Amino acid sequence: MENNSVKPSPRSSATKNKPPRVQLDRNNWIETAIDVLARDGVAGLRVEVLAKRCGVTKGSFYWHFRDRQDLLSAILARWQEGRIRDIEKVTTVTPGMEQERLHYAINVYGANRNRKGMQIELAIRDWARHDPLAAEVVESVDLYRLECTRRLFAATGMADEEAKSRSLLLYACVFGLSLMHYNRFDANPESLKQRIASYIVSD
Amino acid sequence: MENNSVKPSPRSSATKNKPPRVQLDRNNWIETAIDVLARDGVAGLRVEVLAKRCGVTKGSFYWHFRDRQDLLSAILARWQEGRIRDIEKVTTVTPGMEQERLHYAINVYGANRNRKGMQIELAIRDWARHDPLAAEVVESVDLYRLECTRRLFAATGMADEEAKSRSLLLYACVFGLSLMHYNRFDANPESLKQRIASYIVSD
DNA sequence: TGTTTTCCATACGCTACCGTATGCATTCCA
DNA sequence: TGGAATGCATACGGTAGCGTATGGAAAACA
Repeated sequence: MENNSVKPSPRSSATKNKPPRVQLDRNNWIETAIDVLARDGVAGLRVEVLAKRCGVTKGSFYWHFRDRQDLLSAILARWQEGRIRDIEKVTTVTPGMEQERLHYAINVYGANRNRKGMQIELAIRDWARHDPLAAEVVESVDLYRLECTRRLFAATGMADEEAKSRSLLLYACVFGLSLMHYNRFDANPESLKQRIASYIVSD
Repeated sequence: MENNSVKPSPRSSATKNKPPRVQLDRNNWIETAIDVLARDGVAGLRVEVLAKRCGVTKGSFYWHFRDRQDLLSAILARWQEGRIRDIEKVTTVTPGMEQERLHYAINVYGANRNRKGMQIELAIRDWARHDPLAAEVVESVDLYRLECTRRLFAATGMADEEAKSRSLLLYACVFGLSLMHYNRFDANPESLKQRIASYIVSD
């Protein structure tokens, strides 16, 4: 648009005397890509769109990645690691505090401050409906999470089958709620969510 | 490709002596489009792809529809009507059978024979994450469904707040389960689902 | 039977992408 | 300090998709 052909300074960085020379690496690309994924889904993850958002051209992209699929695979791998580290942290608990921990886990997913995380989650799950690799990653994350919360339920003295079904109920409900538009169903949606959490944890 | 310029017979229809002359109308287009939507999501809903699947060219499409958005709006309208008629049928019940009806509703969504319906549901919900019109339709369907099952819960003698929260729990869980990949979590996933249904209906 | 309407094919211009090739500037390093 | 490696820009060919324009065949109608 307003490109004077004198080529003044690439990736104009507000401040003037600092020649930015930011030098993107794979990490920067992946993080920006996950941002775009959260907002526009995997269909919106276009190489040239991403490049513009990074302030460079796709020449840079193809330096760091073999092709678009290379980026997509990297995104999945990073998400998988992150979710597994996260669920381990959330479900690690001192004995006796299992129910509180379960409530905490439920609230974390539903919290507004975690909105972006849920957007990523939904985008990847939709992605998994068409892509075998994404499906595989989602399945492994699901199994890991289900097992972690199953242990929490079991630690509260629940029979194994009940612990399993409640663990599944927990995640189904958390993801399902984030798919629905129920703000006008009740004057106080938060109170509904708290009730639901109680049904799930069974207290 | 193998198009002899003699223009032998449009929309070759296996049988020879029947000049097909099928004459597509808006309805045919919409139904085919919903098929594609279920399989490939709204991103896969391309005019020329659809035309090929209908055995015509896009010249026909732009006869029946103003543009692509015209088709998309028609799909949403049809889905909305269908879901509202459906939920009314499912939740109409003779007094005293409310719990059975709730179990039936849960099982209908999870049933394998309804797989396509759930694929459409998920595709439209993902669509709604980026499109205001789709979001509006999903919200109205959600509110209608939530109210219908709320009435069922209330008819079993439940307090109003509990009926509301269980109604929300029901749908969240149904949609959430269809998002997850838990077949390898337990040797008998069906049994898990039945347990979960019991938690929801509270019997 | 001639005319109008309906429904579709074909051809076109345009944009958004992907991936490659190549060149240029900066940085690293001997 | 000069040459190699790094990181990116630019230009190019190719595909897919949208929407338009136009023509033509079949059907409906008069």
